[in-house]
Amino acid sequence: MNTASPSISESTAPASAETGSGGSAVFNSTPAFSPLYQQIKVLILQSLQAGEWKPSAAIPSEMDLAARFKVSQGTVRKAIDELAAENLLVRRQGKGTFVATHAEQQVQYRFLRLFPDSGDLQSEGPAQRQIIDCKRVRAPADIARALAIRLGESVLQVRRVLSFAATPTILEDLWLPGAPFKGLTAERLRAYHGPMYALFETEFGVRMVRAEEKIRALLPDAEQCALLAINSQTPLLSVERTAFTYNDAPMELRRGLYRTDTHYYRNALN
Amino acid sequence: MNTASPSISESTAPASAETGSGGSAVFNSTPAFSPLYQQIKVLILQSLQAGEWKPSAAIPSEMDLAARFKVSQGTVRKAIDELAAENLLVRRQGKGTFVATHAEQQVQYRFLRLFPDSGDLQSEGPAQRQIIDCKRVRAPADIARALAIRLGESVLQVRRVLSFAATPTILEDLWLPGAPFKGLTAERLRAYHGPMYALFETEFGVRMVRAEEKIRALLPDAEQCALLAINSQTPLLSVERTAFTYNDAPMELRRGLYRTDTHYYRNALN
DNA sequence: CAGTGGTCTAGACCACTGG
DNA sequence: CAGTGGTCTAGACCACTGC
Repeated sequence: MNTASPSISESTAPASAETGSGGSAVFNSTPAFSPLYQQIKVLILQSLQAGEWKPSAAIPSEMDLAARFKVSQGTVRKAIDELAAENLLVRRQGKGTFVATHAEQQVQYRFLRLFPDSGDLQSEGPAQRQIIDCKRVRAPADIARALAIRLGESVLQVRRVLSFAATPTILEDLWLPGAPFKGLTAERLRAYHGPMYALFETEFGVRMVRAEEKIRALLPDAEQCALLAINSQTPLLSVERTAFTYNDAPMELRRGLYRTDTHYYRNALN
Repeated sequence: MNTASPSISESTAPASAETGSGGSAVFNSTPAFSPLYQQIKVLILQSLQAGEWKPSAAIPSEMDLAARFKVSQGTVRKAIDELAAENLLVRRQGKGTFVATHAEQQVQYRFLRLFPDSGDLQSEGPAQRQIIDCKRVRAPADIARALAIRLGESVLQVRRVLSFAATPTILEDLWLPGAPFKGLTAERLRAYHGPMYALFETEFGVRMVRAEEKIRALLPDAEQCALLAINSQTPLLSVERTAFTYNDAPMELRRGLYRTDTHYYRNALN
């Protein structure tokens, strides 16, 4: 089952490893050349996606993977390097390479860019979470588009408030596709202690890999004022986040309102 | 002038290249181990900082650098890889490796994260720039701290408005340390066509390498309303940026106010 | 001490660019 | 065609972790 295509398949040698070095037969001609390590990267990605290695577990050693894919250690190394750079894997010298996870992370919220003005991250302690609501609804047009599902399909809608130092600071509405998150309830959200994305991993097997945010300034309406205990003249940061799993599949739309009189949104430009 | 220190110095061999591979004598014991490629990286960084290679110019080939530093091509390769990942260098296969620059860049403004709601980047055309003011002042406390200079030192203060599709959208105040930017005037700013950071490179030899932004929402005061032609009930994004040259030296503080009714601030989380 | 990731080398060959 | 970056290999050794 080995075609003339440039792709390699697991437990299939690159057809030639003859005399010395550089003899890999994987090279293909002009159109759509893809280096070996990229193909390895895809294979590892598929194993991750298929759940062959669970979050926080170790993947096989570089030597093992090299043997499995019939390539040199350096080649799998380069593949792993890129996956580590994308925060899908975590390397730990002397121990192994591990599947990244939103739990057991140094920073509690990997995607949250809001920091207290008093640079002291820990002084205000962990966020207090309050689930306001969690219900099933039919996806309106904008939600359906963002989640790449059909209009009217069932989605979960969650509303919650995050407080820092007993001050309501973030009001979030978030939408999740119904199918992958079947069984998610307000009770389970309240019962879980830790980042919501960690719950998604352990309970629903959905790993959020990257996200995009669109940020605006706006004035809150009456309901938002009440939930955040502010007046209508307090401008807020509107943060619309789309979070993606593997394969750039959108799995969450989140609309957050952030108070920025005691906190600020931090961004690094490179 | 070669000490027992682990650092290598230009045109000084690593003391041993004896029999085969791995014989580099650069390895040092327990405290503060620094791999060879990191040391090479620092050397290249110093050459960049010293202006040995100008922005947009090619640096020596990997083979040349390997010979110069007396290491293998793979080692300088890894050093260059990291510098390219940090956007200090740009690799172009078949041509060479070039010093990154803010001019001649695909996106006009590398650090500007504001995009039109109608995803069409080019439909609104290039920004119209209007220099409102450019004057020397004595640094107040907050500016001095941000620029790591002494209180009361001379700084340049610039105010400008950026308009998209004839709509004033961004009001910016920016502060630059007086010494490196001696001779910068409103006239020179108006005369230059292209990103301001490109002018800084060509005219003052100051390359902005990275930046940090603190984002908040606020309501404009009367003066800001007038300059942006908005009313006082239009909430704005407040974007405070500190831009850094090499060595993490801060070289600019910029306070921007962005209209977000027709544009949004985009951020990617990884 | 064995096992893992991390560094370094030397050499071969491929893909791309420009004269 | 020569020169540049890009890929791949094989092998050696170093640094770190945990038993």
